Amino acid sequence: MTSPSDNFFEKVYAIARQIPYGKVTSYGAIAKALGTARSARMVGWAMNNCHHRDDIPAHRVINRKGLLTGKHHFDGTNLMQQLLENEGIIVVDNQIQDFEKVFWTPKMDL
DNA sequence: AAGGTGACCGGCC
DNA sequence: TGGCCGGCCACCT
Repeated sequence: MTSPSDNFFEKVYAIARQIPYGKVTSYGAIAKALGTARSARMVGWAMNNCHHRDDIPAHRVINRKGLLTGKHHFDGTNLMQQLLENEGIIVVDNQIQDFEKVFWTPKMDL
């Protein structure tokens, strides 16, 4: 549990948890916040593991294009979209509307 | 130990 | 933003 890799995951979770209501961010943004911009894919992997936690609003984490790429990994097929719309975010065809408006830049507030 | 995979990103057309 | 390609890096079998 105290492995270096787990620490990486913890960092991702820490930021994901800090995503404000009604806002979204991209994997790359989180990766950059962690200082590992090139490992953006690992952020996705961390999210995959986040399924064993219910404190991580993974539905607020999307790719840079504003597409709900990870919706496929959620329970249902449109669960992710439902959650986002529930927060006031408009989603059409797995695509975030007003992406720039709802975009939130993660910060290292640790 | 080696290879394959992936919820990505950036650049180019 | 649309699509394609290459790179990157940790995780899994």
